[in-house]
Amino acid sequence: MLEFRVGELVVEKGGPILDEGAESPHLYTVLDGFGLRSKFLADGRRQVINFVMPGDLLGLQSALLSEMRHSVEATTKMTLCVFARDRFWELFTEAPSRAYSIVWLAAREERALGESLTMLGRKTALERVAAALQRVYRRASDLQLVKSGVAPMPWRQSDLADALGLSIVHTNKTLRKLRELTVADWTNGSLRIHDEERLSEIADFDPEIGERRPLF
Amino acid sequence: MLEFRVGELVVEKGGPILDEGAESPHLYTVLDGFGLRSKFLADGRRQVINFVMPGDLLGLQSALLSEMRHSVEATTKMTLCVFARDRFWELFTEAPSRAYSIVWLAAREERALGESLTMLGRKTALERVAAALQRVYRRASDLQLVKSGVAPMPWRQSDLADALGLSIVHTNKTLRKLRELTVADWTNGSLRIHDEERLSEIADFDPEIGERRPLF
DNA sequence: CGGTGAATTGATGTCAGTCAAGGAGGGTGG
DNA sequence: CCACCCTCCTTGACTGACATCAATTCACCG
Repeated sequence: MLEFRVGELVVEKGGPILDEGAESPHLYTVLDGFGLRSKFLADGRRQVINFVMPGDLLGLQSALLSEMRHSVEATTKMTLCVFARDRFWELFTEAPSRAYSIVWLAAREERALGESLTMLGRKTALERVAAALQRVYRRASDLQLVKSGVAPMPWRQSDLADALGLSIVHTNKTLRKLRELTVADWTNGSLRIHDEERLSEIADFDPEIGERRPLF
Repeated sequence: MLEFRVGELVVEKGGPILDEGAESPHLYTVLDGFGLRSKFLADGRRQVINFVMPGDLLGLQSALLSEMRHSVEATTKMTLCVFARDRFWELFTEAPSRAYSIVWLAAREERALGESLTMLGRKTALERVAAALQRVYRRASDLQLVKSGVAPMPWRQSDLADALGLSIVHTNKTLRKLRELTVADWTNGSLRIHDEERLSEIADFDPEIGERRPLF
């Protein structure tokens, strides 16, 4: 992969990575840090598409289609591996296994979006919050980021609210409920699951089948 | 592409194409007809992920990941072009431009799902229905399927309801409202847009930028 | 012409949104 | 070092958009 790499980019906490409507000349892979994909309506309403974690691919849309339809920003300081858009095609002709990895990531993303859609369309607030916490925990766990039962979850409550299609107020109250039930506790950027069993029941989330991720 | 093709499949109206949880040995391209991707929760609640139209790729998840996480069924009689999963890899080594097409389709799908997510998370019922009708109309239009101002839209109201995260009843009432406003009329499987301008305003939908789709 | 699934409509109920007001922590500058 | 802001989190009271319930009506079909 190294031969297609243009460089490394460090974005400070809160900084923009890709902008909705823009054509970026770059494609990124997240090496470290956490971010947020989001989309805005004309009147300012925001939808968080998903939470970005290490290993994610950013900018596929702008590499292939005319422009991004969502923005990406850094929630914490992030380190990104940068690839040039205009060399994207070379990947297919010269490094088919890399091209395969990209499709793999795209397929995984598509799956995750389908799950999110189901959360927003058909789950209650409690179920949504539970499923979201479970997903973050699992992903962190897969990335070996869980230390002594605590997963990093550096986003704000309003980010979660916008990801789940709920108001901040109701998200807050729902988080409290999960805390009172001693199921899960997300405070100060740290997520702790107290009752995995119960959380799964509430979340009605797809069982995660350990997908072997191709090295990138 | 022909060399990777295994055959052609015709599925009758209402028939299954791919099942949630199954590992399919096939990957499909839709040649003709309309379908539905959907996902179920344990208690039977259903979420329609999206509407399937000619040109769509089906089964990417099962080709790359361990299994499908949603089902696909035929809404009308469908004709599919079938590819073998176990020859998927050959595409990358022997037909890079085809592999590129697949990523292109995946990127477009990802974009569409992001838009759906925004609809469900942040739009009112009226906005959602308007956006959904607009999207169906546009896609049909791109496929040259609009005849004298009428686009085919063979799904049931309950399918649209499940796609938008609304109840059937409310979807029905909302459709009526759009009809009374003489904005759009979806009856008997036919969609007619009376006031494109107004529909766009209500929908707050992303402007479609004519993406050149690679031939497949 | 009964039977079945879809569309339609009105009445009633509720989950989550909005409004409004505090707290709690973390910078900044006087 | 403390007064000030800011941003985020928290909580209670009220409201409203959409769900649910319950009939019809319609269209198609054997």
